[in-house]
Amino acid sequence: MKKVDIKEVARKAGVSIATVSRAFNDSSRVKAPTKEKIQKISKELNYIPNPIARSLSKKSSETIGVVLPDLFGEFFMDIIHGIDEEAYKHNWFVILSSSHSKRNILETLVEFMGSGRVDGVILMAPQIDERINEIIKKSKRPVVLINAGDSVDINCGANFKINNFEGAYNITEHLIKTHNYKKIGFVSGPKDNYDALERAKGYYKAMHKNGLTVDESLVVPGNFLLESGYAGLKKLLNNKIVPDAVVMANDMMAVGAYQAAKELGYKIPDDIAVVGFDDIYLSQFLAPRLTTVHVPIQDLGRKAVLQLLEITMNKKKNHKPYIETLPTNLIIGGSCGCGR
Amino acid sequence: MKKVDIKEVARKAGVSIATVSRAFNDSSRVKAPTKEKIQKISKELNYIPNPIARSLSKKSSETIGVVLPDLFGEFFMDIIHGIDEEAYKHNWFVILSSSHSKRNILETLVEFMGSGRVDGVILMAPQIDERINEIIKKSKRPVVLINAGDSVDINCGANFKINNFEGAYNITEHLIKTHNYKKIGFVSGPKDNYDALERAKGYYKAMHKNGLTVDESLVVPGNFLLESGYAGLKKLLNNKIVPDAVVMANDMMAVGAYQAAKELGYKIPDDIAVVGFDDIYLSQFLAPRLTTVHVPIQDLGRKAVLQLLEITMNKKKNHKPYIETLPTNLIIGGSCGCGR
DNA sequence: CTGAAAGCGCTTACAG
DNA sequence: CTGAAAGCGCTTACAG
Repeated sequence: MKKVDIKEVARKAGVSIATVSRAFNDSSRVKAPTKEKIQKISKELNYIPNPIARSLSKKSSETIGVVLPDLFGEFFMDIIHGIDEEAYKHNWFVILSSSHSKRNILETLVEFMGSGRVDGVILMAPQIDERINEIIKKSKRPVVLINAGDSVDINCGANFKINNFEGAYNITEHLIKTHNYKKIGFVSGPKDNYDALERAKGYYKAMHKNGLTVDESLVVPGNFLLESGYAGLKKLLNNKIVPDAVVMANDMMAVGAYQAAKELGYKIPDDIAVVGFDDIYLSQFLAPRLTTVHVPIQDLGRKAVLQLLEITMNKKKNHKPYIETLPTNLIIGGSCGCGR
Repeated sequence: MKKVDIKEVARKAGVSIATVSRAFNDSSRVKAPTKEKIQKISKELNYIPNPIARSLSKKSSETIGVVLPDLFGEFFMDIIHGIDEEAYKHNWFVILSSSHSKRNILETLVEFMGSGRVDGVILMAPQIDERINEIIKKSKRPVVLINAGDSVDINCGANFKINNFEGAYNITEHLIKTHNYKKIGFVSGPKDNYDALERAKGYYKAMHKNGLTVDESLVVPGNFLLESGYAGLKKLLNNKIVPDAVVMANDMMAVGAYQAAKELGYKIPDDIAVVGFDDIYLSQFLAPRLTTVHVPIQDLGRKAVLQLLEITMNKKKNHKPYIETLPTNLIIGGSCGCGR
């Protein structure tokens, strides 16, 4: 397959390369018959403008860089899915990069930002630190954040979050108001994780608003992994004050809690109610089905792309970052005691 | 942040841009002190060579295009994970593209192949058709296939598969030899899916090798989705010959089978044994734990990258495609009757 | 509506 | 070991 470039097409069509280029870009300024001839010949020759050359020339690549903290689990799959779908719809490309360490995120960001390789990046960083913030600030390319803390709002193009607070508040209140539990435990997420902190706040707030005091022995640390949920529930069940219900800061830990309950011979929800957060795929297959909080993850990805494209198109600089917090909704299963 | 290019660095370092370029590439030919000076200045100026310009010039982008049939489920997550990890290790980028239709795969392939955007692509296409084959044949860029049928071996750079046949054979034989089941049903995958067909073959072969005839009413069609496993098992349980064990062509369908069994009041494995294929994350949480076939999906992604890089480096053309079939291994749970 | 030419930011023979 | 210059394949003022 001989390489075919714009010159070749121009020659065969008897026009200049400028005209060929225009036929492919700002079509309005090329006479219809000329354009048709160029299109016909391009098809025959199987010509596609070289996107690299075009990028170099236009200084834009129609490519989004996506930087994720990790690449595993359905949470990230859903984000990627949403991003890919929306990007494809608009004919943009997606360059992916995960990271297994902070350093890596930084490197990737620098590489992305400094080059013409991407026109903007979507960054998901539940624990953003100052160095990342610096890079975002210096960058000429827009950055759209997903699930980042408040500290970075100033520098980014947009920040999409999930209303973790509201979700945790609602599910806790459900346990209180609908089921009349009083001793409600909480297994938290990582201390430095923004989502986790918001969820904890929601739990506390719901307790206080409803006149319940939180005995600190009922709050145990977790890290979003299954094992810590397992350990967390065991600890609570051996506590001097044994809770009648437990809010797990995410579903994976709830899965661990199910295992712990089973091992210790506690029935869910009769002996102990358990609820989670995230509505992962697995949660519907637990017996009883887990009561949890659904988060619109794919939407997060889709919205991030749309916002990024808009910023890129408008090229307004220094506009205020757009901030949107997506609502969650309660998924009622049997693990809270409903349908008993 | 003022843009800093190679000229700027060259000027500040008092050398030509050629020397700066060399300092960043084939270092051996630049005198050590010169190189150090250039590195120091680059650091100060925050200079990173523009990868787009470099790509255009070198006609290679150090980027892999990944084309997947879909973007959801842990299967794809694992593939992506493996690819990303290996690519990152070698400082390559990954451009992602899924597709929701055949046309889309074709378009993406054409776009990828024709441009300088990627140096090669990893294509996962369980049902490759002739048009895709044509594109691969014409392409100058290497293509590494994952889980594709045999028909395409000739044109690609490499083809990595999972030994679906062996996996299905082994798990079926396990049911026969260890548990002495005689009436073993099978719920198949999509008719046009290469993996699915191989799994069916493995099932049949194991039956025949062990002197069991397959009553065709014991083989029902499925499509790899949960619902078809649900319907499939129901059908089998209402069959005139009711099986004592069933091989589901994948785990998702096995999950559906669990639901059907529960609904009809059949206990697994006492009333009916059920086994799956894939070893999805969920399978370990089923009660009893699903007996299934583990497939090394991340490895598939990793190996595909390594092979692609090697082909790209060596640039040998017309070498025979490299074909590797990765082994599977049996995961024993309680659903086959083990540990009863 | 169209063309000649400069330019995007690099790499790499070629010459020294 | 280093530089001047051509070239990668496009886009886009500028001029007509």
